[in-house]
Amino acid sequence: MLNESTVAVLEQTGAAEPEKRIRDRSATERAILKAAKNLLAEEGFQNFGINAVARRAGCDKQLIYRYYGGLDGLVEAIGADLGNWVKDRIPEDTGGMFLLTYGDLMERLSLLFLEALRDDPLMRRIVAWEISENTEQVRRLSEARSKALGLWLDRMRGSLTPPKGIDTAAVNALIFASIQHLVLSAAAGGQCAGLVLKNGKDWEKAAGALKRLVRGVYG
Amino acid sequence: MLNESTVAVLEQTGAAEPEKRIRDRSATERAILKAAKNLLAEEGFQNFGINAVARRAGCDKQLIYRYYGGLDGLVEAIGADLGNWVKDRIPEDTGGMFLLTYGDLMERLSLLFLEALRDDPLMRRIVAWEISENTEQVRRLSEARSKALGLWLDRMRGSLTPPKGIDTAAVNALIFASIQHLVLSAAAGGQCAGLVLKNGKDWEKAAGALKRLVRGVYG
DNA sequence: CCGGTCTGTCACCAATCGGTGAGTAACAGC
DNA sequence: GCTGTTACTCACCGATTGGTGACAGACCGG
Repeated sequence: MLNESTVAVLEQTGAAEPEKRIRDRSATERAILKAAKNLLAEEGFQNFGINAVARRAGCDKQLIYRYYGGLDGLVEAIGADLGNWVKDRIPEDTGGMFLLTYGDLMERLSLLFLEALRDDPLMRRIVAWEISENTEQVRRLSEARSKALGLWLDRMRGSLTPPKGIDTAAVNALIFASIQHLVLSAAAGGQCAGLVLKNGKDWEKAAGALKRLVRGVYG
Repeated sequence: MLNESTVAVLEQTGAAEPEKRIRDRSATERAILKAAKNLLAEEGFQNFGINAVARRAGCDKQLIYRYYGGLDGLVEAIGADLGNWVKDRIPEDTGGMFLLTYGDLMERLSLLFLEALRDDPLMRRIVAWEISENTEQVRRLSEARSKALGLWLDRMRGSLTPPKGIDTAAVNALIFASIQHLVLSAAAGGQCAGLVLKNGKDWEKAAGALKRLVRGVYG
């Protein structure tokens, strides 16, 4: 599977004939998983298939069937990583701020989520996948993602009490929906509903509007 | 191309052998366009191809090349219809309400847009397509759609002046983004960010949250 | 050393894809 | 009636897809 050592050997000898690969199952498994994630992140779910993954991993597709039980298992393995997404991509601390009110919290979380999503092409593709297809594959991914997100939200909320008289579940769903669609739309076409989103200045305006929206409803 | 008259004939005679089709170019063109729209609405853009459209239209794919210049032209023809979407799917009147403030207006438009999108599977697929791919095809569709939406917004605004000190373009983009993502996510998996969206009651809660969001920022 | 298991490769399958060139049947004008 | 155009069908192309069975070589326990 063309792992680093093999490449090194090839470069040293300059040999064109197929040097034997290293027999290392776990390394191959990791290479396949990595290839799958990169492929999904870069090319999207349109051309995400057994052949494409095997090609990118530099190994035979048979190994994907053997080690992951096919594409479904591979997707599931990707989903398993998703549980750590929040921990990996979103800073834990509050940025030195004191979050006194629920509004403080939601403003902070919204902006964090916006940035994290903007910086993670794989997660963007997965979100786009979720709203485009409804297969078992995608449903599993979606479940893992929303579960992780929910846990994060709960954990960050801590002992802060949500405001009375507001359906925070519905409102928060709308807020996060707006962030996701904004980021996805921008990533796809550089704009969202006519609003250009390309350079940093554009995103500052969007972040400002997001703050206003959150503050408007949560004070 | 199995237009209505042919089907009628087949049903009358019960003949299985290929009764000759009626030679009617414009009817065939319409049948192809209709088939394409239905296919896209029902199956999504995943399996949207020349072969599938021709199969559904009941004619040879060659005709699609001849009459529309291929899939691109066909998609463009679909996009041409999009200009009339607002007019066809969204009621003109204000529902007997008096829209005195910008907040009144945006609340009304948001709810109208939410319902219209919820009722139109084709438009949902197109929106999902927009954020999943970035081909020339999709870009054209996207352009037509956002243009029509912008015109509608302008027209409905009338002489109402937007509030000072608020970046209405950015805020409205976020509001419409939230609506789109909510509806798409619900259509795909029956929920959005953990918020279940299946029966009418669920949607009433969502609409209430949307009102709150709009009123929060626009008063 | 021998036999079996593990890792990886290869060749092949039917099905489908987008695309094209040739052919056929119905019609219109003369 | 004959001719040319229009509407339409069919057969085929190469490429790619997901999927499988057979095989080769490295490794390990005996």
